[in-house]
Amino acid sequence: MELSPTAYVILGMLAWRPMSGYEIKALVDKSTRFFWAASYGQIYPELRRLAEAGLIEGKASPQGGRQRNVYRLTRAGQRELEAWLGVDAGVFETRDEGLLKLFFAEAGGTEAAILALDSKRREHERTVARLEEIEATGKPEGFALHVLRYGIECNRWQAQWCKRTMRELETEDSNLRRTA
Amino acid sequence: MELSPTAYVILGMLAWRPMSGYEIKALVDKSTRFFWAASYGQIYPELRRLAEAGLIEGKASPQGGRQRNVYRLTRAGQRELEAWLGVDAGVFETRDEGLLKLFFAEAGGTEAAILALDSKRREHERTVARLEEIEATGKPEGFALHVLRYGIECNRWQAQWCKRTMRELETEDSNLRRTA
DNA sequence: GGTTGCATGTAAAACGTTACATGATTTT
DNA sequence: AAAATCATGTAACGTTTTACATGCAACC
Repeated sequence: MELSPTAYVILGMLAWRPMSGYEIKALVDKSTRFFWAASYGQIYPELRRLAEAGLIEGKASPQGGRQRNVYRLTRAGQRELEAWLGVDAGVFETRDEGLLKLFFAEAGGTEAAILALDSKRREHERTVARLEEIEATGKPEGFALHVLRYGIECNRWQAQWCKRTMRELETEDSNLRRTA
Repeated sequence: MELSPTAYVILGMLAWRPMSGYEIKALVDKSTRFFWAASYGQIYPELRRLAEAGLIEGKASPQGGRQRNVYRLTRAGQRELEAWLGVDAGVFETRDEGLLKLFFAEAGGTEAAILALDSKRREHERTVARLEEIEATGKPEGFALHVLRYGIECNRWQAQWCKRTMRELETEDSNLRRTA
């Protein structure tokens, strides 16, 4: 049947408690988004596929006149999730345009490199701030909390690296100017 | 005209020196691949588009009877690259299935979490080894070397985090067992 | 009465990977 | 003679984003 990691995001969240697609999306945006994003355009069709495969079950649960489908994990879905946990992860990918700019910064001189580093630093600091806000307001627990702290620490590390490397480049650059 | 970051990978490499699509792909695999991957299926069509847009120029340069098209950056391409360096980066994304498994590890208990952490740790250690090999054999320099070192240090940090967190979980777990 | 939030969904486009097809040259 | 490397390209497939369309409910 071969499910995508995005499918396991859904199975994993439904293992916590039954939820609607809308709730799943909201939760994703407050949690997995930083290492596995998902849009409505993925979530709703995937819910349908998973239901067809018998891994989840949907039930219409309107709130007043407002449409609502709540899904829950079936036993087969629970087994599928556990099996996935037992095998090594496949995907690990990064797309970092800031690093790309630094990599090619020769074409714009040291100023371009410093610009790229400063922009990347600010990006990571913004992420740290957002994750800290989630930690403070969302009160996550268990392994999810460990993952959240990873996000905070890793982004902090990256921001620090940018600062450190910026200082290095500035020193190198002023040394060059002095000796030139 | 709105180019994708992948297009700038090509422009950036051609700013170093003229190259064929094949060479670009080989270089990508030894450098940007760790923060911006690109396949032949992207590179060859993109070369054609960039040439049509006048940002690069291709010239047939067969080696014996072996077909070969070498591209070089035009002045317009150089300007385009410099303009891109001047604005803040857009894309920063991570897809980390290992973190996803840790995040949902409740469904498999502490063993599942430790499995995920150990697998992720090994993945980062393999990456460090590959990057160190590139550093030793490829002799990169300038900003590219800074980026390579970033890759090494960041993956090392991530491997360390996995180790540390594994230890934490093991201690917590044995404490629970002891007091239970 | 307007904005925000809850709620579901699709269609088109963009992006990216994989597998395939082809063929020359160089190395073992 | 086989295997690896150089070299170009496409087609099919899968993934992901974006924009759009719709409508109820709650709050201000």
